[in-house]
Amino acid sequence: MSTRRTYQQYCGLASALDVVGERWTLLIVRELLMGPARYSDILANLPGLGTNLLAERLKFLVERGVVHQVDVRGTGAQLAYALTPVGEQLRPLVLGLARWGMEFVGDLRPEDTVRPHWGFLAVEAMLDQSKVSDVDECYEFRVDDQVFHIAVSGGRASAVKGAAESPAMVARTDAATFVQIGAGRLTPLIAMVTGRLALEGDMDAVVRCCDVLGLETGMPARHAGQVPPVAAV
Amino acid sequence: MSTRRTYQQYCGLASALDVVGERWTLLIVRELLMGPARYSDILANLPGLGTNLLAERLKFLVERGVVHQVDVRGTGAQLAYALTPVGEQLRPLVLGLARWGMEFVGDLRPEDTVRPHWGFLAVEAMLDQSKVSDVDECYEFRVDDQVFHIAVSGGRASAVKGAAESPAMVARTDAATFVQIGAGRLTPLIAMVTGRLALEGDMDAVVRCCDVLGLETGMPARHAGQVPPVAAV
DNA sequence: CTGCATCCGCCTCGATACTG
DNA sequence: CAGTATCGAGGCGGATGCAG
Repeated sequence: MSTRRTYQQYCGLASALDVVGERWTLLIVRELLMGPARYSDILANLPGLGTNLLAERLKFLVERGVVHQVDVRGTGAQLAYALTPVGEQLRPLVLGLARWGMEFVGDLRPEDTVRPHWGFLAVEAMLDQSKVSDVDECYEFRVDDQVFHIAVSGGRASAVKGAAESPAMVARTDAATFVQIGAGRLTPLIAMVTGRLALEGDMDAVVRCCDVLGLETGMPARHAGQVPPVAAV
Repeated sequence: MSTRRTYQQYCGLASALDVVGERWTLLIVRELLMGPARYSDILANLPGLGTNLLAERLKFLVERGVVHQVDVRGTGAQLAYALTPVGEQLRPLVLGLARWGMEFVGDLRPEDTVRPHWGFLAVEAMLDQSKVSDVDECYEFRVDDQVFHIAVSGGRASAVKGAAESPAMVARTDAATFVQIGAGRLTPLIAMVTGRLALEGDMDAVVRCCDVLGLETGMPARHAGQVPPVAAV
């Protein structure tokens, strides 16, 4: 008899936690926020998660209508899991939790897992629409093998996968450095000086990019101009 | 050796879940969102939570700076737990999760716990600032022994504890009915007809109240007028 | 009586092995 | 590749004890 453990409270929060409150569940949702993912992809990105647990969680989420199975290309083989519209509604909440948790990321320990594609969600979580500049432009990020960019257009900023067309700024770094900067444990300046971050493009664009991400540049930002290729990652 | 279980991921979401992702933790936070609470108060509102668990969770949250101890009146005795500013930042996330979870509240089962003060948070979660009317007024709610109101002023709606001064509408009901209405499992009209909800005040105010809460009235709402005291709870 | 700490049975979790 | 089966370890839930 498999009697699932619930809070048994007649309340929206308790009901929500009965669905996505168990261990690993929201991290599985995070993986699906980047688009459909295969069983083995999820497993590879979540070290420590047992295969039985993932199977059970996915089955449960499908049952509750948060996740559904899709076949990515053609018919038959190549199944993948994706968020339903209900699951997609978790996006602002997961991003908000991620932003809140930035406060608690500590020193990088050797046993910690880091994935470059998390940087995409980190950027999406950090975007502050109230600090968007009136300049329409793109800022491209190359975090290890992942490429994505911020597109500013008409006073709105959005995170987009893939390369930008003609980015006003390109940032190259590794996943660990990226998270450390996002958590405020490292300024872009220090990261550049220590060779972990390389910036190309207009200095003003860099400042505007940091601004929309709520980052301290770590530099006075008085002089405009071109950033010389000081550091290569 | 108590080696706390963590996700060991260098990521904001994983760090957040390492702090508030364990069982019961967010429900404890919910209790503190209503104001400082005593150890025994929390325990009484969370049936099934073991005493050791609550002590451990609180100690951990204090350690991480999410919760702190305060003495409510005078010095010495009568300690209570309250959210720190960091913990307070969880409010929109917890409310968002509560709103998301409304989708999943099912039929009320006899073993389910319901607390009238949860209604206050439910209202706060349901408020839709984009649907605030231009009429400055208050809507009072009496859910079992709990009294609170929505104050609309200058295009902003907020949930406030306590009675309103001269409410444009007063709703009396019990906690279970309140949650059922909030979850869309019951319309205010049906609740009234079955005697579980009593409304007093201007009919137009009732409609505006339902509107700002994103509720279907369940009535055509064409004729304005006074609601007769049809049902008493 | 409140605010915990200790103990114990059980269930979930995490790792490995195995199968279609 | 996508799971299922199994099993040891540990977190959880309930009862009880105890100090202020």
